[in-house]
Amino acid sequence: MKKIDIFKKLRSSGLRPTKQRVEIAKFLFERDKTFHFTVESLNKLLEKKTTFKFALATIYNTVHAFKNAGHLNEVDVRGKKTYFDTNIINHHHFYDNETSELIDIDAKEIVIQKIPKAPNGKKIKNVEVFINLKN
Amino acid sequence: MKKIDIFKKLRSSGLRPTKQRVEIAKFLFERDKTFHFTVESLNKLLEKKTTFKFALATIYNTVHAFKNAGHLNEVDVRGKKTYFDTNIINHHHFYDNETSELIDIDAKEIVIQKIPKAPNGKKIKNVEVFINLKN
DNA sequence: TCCTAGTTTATAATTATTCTAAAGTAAATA
DNA sequence: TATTTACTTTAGAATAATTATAAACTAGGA
Repeated sequence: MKKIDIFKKLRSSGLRPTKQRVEIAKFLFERDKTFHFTVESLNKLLEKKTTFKFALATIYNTVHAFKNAGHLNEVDVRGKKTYFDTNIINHHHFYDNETSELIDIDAKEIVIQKIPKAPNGKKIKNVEVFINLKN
Repeated sequence: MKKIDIFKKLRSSGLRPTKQRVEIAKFLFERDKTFHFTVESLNKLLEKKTTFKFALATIYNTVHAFKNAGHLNEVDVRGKKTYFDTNIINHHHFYDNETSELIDIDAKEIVIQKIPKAPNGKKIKNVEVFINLKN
């Protein structure tokens, strides 16, 4: 993804392409594989990667802005920290409890044959499968 | 579940049946349906239900002791608070984001036809399905 | 009954996250 | 281009959930 596309991506979501947002967006979206992170891990990686300095609050703000714009997914993981995923296409996860690591599973790798009806007055928004791993 | 069984349950898990543990165990396990809670909600319910006074730390300690003994399940839910479930049999959940409510789904209600292999050197511990609900 | 290891308790500490309000900046307007 | 304005960033304070601490308490064995 080129810089020009980053600008487009931000503008089309109503986000001003500030220096901080562009830097973070480049870091998150200019990659081939999907990327899983917490705000803390992203912060550390940004510190290493760029000379630019970001307030922690800015990283929170930016990540949430990207999430609200649909550029990031928040992932259900038990625990204190919130995980995000640059893969916004519907998919599932392995979760390795030993390393606290998430691994994407393509939606087509899991086929569910039978599923219950949503309770009264509710609809199914989405189905997430978590495969917990052990050694 | 009778009081005698509560004592047995605690003793057989190596937990001394203290007043606090017995009270909390009675509250959690003497029910027909499974029960979902957070430490905060449990604390509030105990305040109403019993005249007994519990330190918040005791509720944390006790819930974790019960979890470690296998009498409670911790449930993967996104968000700040940790959810627990008195249903320790393998099963799945509806999660209602509007009300932050969990609803059990019997394991047999969901049939998975195809599932990927665990990554290198890892094994599958368990599979959890989350059905997120909307109105 | 006495002793001891395990438990409870109040409080402090920690951790992740959100809030605040002042200073900075993108971009619309004149 | 200069000015204005609304949006952003920032450092630090505030909040919320949870865990740690260390002193007081208690169950159960000697």
